[in-house]
Amino acid sequence: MPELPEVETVKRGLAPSLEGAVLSNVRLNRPNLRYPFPDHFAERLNGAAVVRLERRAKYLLAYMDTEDIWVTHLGMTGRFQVTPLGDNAAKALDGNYYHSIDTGAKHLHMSVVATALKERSVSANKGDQTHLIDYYDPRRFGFMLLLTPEELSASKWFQGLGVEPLDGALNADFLMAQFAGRAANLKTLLMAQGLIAGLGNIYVCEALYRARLSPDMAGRDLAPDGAERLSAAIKSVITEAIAAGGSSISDFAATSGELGYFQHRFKVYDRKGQPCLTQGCAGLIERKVHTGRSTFYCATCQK
DNA sequence: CCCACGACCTGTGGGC
DNA sequence: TGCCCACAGGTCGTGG
Repeated sequence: MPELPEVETVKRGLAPSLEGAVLSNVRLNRPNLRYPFPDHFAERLNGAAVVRLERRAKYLLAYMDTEDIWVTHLGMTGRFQVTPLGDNAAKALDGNYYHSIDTGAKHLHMSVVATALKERSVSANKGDQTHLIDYYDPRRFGFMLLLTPEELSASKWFQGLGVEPLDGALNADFLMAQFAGRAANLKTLLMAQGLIAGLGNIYVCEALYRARLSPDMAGRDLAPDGAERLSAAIKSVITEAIAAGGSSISDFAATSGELGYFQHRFKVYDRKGQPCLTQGCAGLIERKVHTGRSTFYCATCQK
């Protein structure tokens, strides 16, 4: 399940085939994911071109040359797969092309063909410029929306979003101000998308470990030096995870099918009972639950 | 406003 | 081998 680094990895994987491409052959294999697909979803995307792809928090945004922004949230298990169509490109541009490579795949819910604009003007038959983009999502916690910019900023999904972890607005002062007076623990506060947007269970655990802060500390008890370490830890863990192509646990994969490799650098996540990796620390990693989510931490070096 | 919890889904892995 | 339970990257809505 994708947190910010995985969504960023997906965005980068989709960009070469989607940006500057015209969409066609939108196919829905079921009426809904977490929510119903938007009204007239296929009609509104077919024939439209993707101007640019962006990521906000864990949302993927495709700005179309129409009024629409095609928004995707991957939920826990959403995954895009990009396949060059090669010799099938010509058929793909024919409205009758039954385009999914395996339409019977159990969790393949949506597909679309993307054809590079400049290529289309020269020859529509060049397969390396036409891609099939398939969306899989076993648990269907993901969803897709079509919104105008105004609708997007007013929507319940976007209007309350907090700062991006890598934005300059996230710093020690911000944390001190936002956590002041808060009785909730650091784990819960860092998970709240309305404060910092994009962190999830893995990277919150890893950031708290790097900052040597207990997940149980009340927000109001965070001291300035701790806030400094926490801000730096969030930025470093997210930056490194993006550079590593995200984390592949169970089923996350980039659009090419390649796995991220940040999971090999986890210091605490899913390491219950294993030795703390801090030099000279004899502690063992523990697991406990905060607000329904597993937290992994070292009680010896996280205070 | 703040917070905890259930719900939404399917798959997998561990224990017996 | 099979069964059952716990748990999995998220977040929305509800109720206290």
